[in-house]
Amino acid sequence: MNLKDLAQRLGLSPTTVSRALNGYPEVNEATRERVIAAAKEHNYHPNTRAIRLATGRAMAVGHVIAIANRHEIVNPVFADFIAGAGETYSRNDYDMVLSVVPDEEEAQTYRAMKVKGNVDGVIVHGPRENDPRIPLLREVGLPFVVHGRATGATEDYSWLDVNNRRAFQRATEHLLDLGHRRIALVNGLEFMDFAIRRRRGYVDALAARQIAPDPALMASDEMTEVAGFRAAHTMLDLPDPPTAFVAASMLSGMGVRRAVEGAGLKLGRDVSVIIFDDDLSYMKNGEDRPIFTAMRSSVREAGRLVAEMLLARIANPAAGEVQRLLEAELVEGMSTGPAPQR
Amino acid sequence: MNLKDLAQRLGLSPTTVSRALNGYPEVNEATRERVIAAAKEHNYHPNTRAIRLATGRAMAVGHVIAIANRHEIVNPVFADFIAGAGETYSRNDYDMVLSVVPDEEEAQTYRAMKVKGNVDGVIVHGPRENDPRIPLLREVGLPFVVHGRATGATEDYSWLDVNNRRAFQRATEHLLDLGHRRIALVNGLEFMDFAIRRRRGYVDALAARQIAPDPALMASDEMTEVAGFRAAHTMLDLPDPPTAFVAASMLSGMGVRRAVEGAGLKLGRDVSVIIFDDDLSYMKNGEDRPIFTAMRSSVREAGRLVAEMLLARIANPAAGEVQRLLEAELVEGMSTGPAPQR
DNA sequence: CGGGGCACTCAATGCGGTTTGGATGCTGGG
DNA sequence: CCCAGCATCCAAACCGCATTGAGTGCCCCG
Repeated sequence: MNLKDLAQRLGLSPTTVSRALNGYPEVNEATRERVIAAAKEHNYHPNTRAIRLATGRAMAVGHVIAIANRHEIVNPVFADFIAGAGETYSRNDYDMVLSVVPDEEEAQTYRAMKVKGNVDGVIVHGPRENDPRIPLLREVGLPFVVHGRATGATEDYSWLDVNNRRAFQRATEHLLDLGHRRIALVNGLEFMDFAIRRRRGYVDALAARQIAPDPALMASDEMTEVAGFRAAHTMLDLPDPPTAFVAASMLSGMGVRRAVEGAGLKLGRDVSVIIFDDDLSYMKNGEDRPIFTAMRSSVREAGRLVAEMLLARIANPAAGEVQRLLEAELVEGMSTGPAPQR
Repeated sequence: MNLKDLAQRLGLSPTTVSRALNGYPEVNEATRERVIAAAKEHNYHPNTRAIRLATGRAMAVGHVIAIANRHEIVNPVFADFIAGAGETYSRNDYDMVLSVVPDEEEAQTYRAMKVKGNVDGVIVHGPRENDPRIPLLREVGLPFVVHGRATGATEDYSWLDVNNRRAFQRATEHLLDLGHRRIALVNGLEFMDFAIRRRRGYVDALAARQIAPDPALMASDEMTEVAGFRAAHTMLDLPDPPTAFVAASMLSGMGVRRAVEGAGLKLGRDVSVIIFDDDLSYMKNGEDRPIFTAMRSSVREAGRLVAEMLLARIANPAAGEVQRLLEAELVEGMSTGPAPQR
């Protein structure tokens, strides 16, 4: 059952039927109702492929997941971010198309997307310092919104980010307020923009109390349980070990906890840990009483918002670029306490 | 740059250019090479929307992620599964379109996909007992492959699954061989098909050694850290606590570990734990020496294979349904040891 | 009563490819 | 020398919708 069939059955032209269904004003209300009723009766749905060709819009947005061969890792926050963005797309009748490509093919993928026209815009994930994707997408002419920011990018572009610097500054201050002085940072990989900002927040908070950052207390690695464990394990073996940790994620925090407990120490009493919590649905930080004290910000909510920003850009490309900064919230859990007396 | 432009520039008809690029035999090899060279030079990519309309194929497959409102959870294995499937799609020039919908709208979503024609087939995630999606998709006429199986489904359908029963049977046997007799099961939600099979494997292994399963040692909940902790914590408080656990996932295992260590016990000495490990890229079970002894099977590899099965079905719908059962591999880690002497 | 203007409808064209059904030229065998 | 047959190539139709530009009939006003 296509438009032509339906029009024939109604004794109308395809034009009129199309306009009736799409809410154009130049069609008699009585006719419109008759058309709508017939469409429902015959279960008519316009063919998506035809609409897309005729209108020149893809009604889809792309998410490119670049996989590096060396440390082949799928970001764990990805699933929740996608879920959030997907809600927005569903509400707006957009499709989400996911491309998984080796990272050396990423640029080529964006170019192909533009030329093939299978998406109207893209979301940029995990920006790095001076991220080349931003000038590339501008050049290619594909609307985009960045989840995060890219330090060093000179041009104006749309992004949504969590205030990572502030979050880590507050986390560190919180530990300082509890009397801790040897505070370690278990950071993510520091070519990622968010990790750079987090370190800055941590260093700034220490500096404000006249504490020089100790390189031995600053680790940077994948945000996995194993990496968290390794970093904390090494640091706890130092002659002057830390009494507190700021960890980049739930998983890192779990690794730190394993190292702490493995050393015969008790979390929240001997050693304090505060994490950044993306509030992942499958990795909830406890229920009523959080396991970890944390700086929390829902990545799923971020997904929803970023998608909305992109759809707005696609609908009205002439509008200016938009930026949005979210603040993480401090939640007190069972993993922090006053610094132990020497 | 479209087909017509390119043809004009080459002094050929669009027909010939199209055929040259699509490998049809009725075009001179010299001409074909000339066309291909020109296409590359002008960065010509056929417009996806036009191809889709003309061929009637979507060149895309759908993954529907149903979100239940009560326990609103995005499956953590999802990201890796998608990454695997995405590799297959990229290689075959297919798009992956992801729909995130509230679970009560799932049926409607499949119907809409068929009518709108934006996908050629779908992957079914997380099948349950007597899963209604299987008859639905058959009725709707959308090609599909199930990741997992649905106990109770009578019709013939294509699936790929891990031998969950066997994996849990072997895990339990391994613990029995180590001398354990009080063995607990920390299972996933038992309306999920895989969880049903896992329990069966566990019970079977016990039965083979004349051990009656103790309901107090069988928990069933979300596969999160918190749920794993709660279950293990309760069980370790029993008058006759378990000396070993079989846990459904890496996260569950971490929760169990926290409970074990919280009770002042040592993993691998006082209490043994063996997990099912999906080999997630962001949750590696250690490196050289695994943290947990585990039954391992890569969900990413499963994604690759399931996607291949679906593309094969789409290419040749007349071929019969295909089933494939993968075996999990036992890897010895640091979390198991001989049962402690009473 | 005539005509301007409004409300409504339609035929035709375009989107950018694929595919059908020839047309053309060339070759080789009878 | 003629023609069947093959190798190449092309014009035109088609996929299913949106949209442009043109009617058509009717009402209302002068």
